[in-house]
Amino acid sequence: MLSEAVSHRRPLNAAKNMAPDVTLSSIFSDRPTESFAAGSGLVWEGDPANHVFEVVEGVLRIFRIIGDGRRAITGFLYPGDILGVSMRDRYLYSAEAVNSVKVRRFSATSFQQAINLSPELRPQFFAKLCDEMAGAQEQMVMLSRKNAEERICTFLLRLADKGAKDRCDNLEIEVPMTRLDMADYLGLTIETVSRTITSLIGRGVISQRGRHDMRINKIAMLARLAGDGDCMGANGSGGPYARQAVWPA
Amino acid sequence: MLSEAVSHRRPLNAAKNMAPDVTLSSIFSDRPTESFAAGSGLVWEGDPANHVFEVVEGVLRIFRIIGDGRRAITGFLYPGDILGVSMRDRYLYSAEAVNSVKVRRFSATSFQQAINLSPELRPQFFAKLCDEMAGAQEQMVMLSRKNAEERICTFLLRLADKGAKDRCDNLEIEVPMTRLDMADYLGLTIETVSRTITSLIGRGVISQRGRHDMRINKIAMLARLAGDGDCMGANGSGGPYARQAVWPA
DNA sequence: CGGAGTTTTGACTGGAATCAACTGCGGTGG
DNA sequence: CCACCGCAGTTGATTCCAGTCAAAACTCCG
Repeated sequence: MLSEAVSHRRPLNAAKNMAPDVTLSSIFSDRPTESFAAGSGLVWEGDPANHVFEVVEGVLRIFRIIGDGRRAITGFLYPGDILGVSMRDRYLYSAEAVNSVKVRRFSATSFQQAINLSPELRPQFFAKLCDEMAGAQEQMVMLSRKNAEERICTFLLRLADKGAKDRCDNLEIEVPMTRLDMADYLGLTIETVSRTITSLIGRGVISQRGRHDMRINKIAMLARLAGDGDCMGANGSGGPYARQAVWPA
Repeated sequence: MLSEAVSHRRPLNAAKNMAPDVTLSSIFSDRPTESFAAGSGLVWEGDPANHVFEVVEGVLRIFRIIGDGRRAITGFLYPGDILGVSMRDRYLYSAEAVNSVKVRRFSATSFQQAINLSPELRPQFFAKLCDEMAGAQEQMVMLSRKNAEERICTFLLRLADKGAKDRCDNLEIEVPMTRLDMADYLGLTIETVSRTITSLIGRGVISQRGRHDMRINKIAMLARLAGDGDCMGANGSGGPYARQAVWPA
């Protein structure tokens, strides 16, 4: 934990409030881009973590496979994201291209040195780690406490947010991944994903143009169905989890 | 991602292979310990992240509450663990004492500076972050793809591992948390937790001395029931997730 | 002893998984 | 061009695991 704590909003040694000239992704900028076809793998769980990748274009899926072949997708990486952070000497997970992907590759040791030597890069790196951690938390909450419809709605909302950064309207969303990817990410089966989406369409919450192009018609309804109701903070009324004293006994 | 990459097995500036004299927890060592009674809260989700805590004794639960009061415990912290890492300016989650807990408190900004100034501390800090990330991954896999029995067995195994560091035998395990804590951690209900444990006892896999003291009788069976079968790597036979080419197209 | 909280047990329900067709689409090649 | 195939997705019927509701048993303390 702690990440922003180790500064992030403002580089430590650059008090001037201008964008830092050295950014995390800038250290990849002179590297050639490599292309991966949809479905091809970049790294495998357990392999020595020799490289770090910056996603330039396309989407990656990050996953682990357990015992009898069950797959759990723990996240997707979009342009600007970095693959290989939060690794020890071996990759914690496998990564495959969801669609056609372009990446820039960097040696893990060089990356490590660059980070370690630059007081400008370090906070950005910490911030990345903490974002990743926050995302993992979010995912855990979803997987342990949300039903199928809430999961799908949460997922669609996240995609919309993601898309909002690129385009201006966030109501037309592109869904590059297959139903199987969605299912393995949300802890459901393809059938349940399909049924739930059909149901949302039936109620007019969303509509589909192509397989991978959706439109959100009722964003407020979608947010309500996502289930992270904002009863936060209040917590005054009884319930099983009423707040208790905050300070030492 | 990346963490060990930023070194961890060997401090950067201490080539001699002796234990580093400055450890992450040593920076807490001159701080007074504070006690929290079972059930009391240390930090709350959304509050400004002003402090970092080192757990000295006892167990903390880390959790978030969504919408209609559902609680998801995202982890437990044991002695030696640090609360408040991976935070940005606000806490991502709440923390409460499971049992009687002693902690040492440190200001987040001082902690941040200590980390940032010390090339010895930094790698340890990264390692912590990465361990946390690895744990989160593990948890996501469990929550999305394991059934009730597999979850309980996985949990008991983790407790056994944890205990093995303290005592010599890891078969007598202490379970400080309540069934409700376990349920909220594993994404189940207390009834299912109770039933599953009863079933394991019935089959002689484990036995119970007190409510919070268990004994593992058949550790191999428990590991098998936990479900992370080690079919890893192989992945040669068809299946929906056969490996594909690893190198660029 | 009593009462509140925790855990266990039982009966029943329900939501998602499973099993199984079927549709729709894009490519391929005769 | 169209028949054919393969794959992704949809839809339906049924099953089953875990959730829900309810009550009893056990524990811990005052």
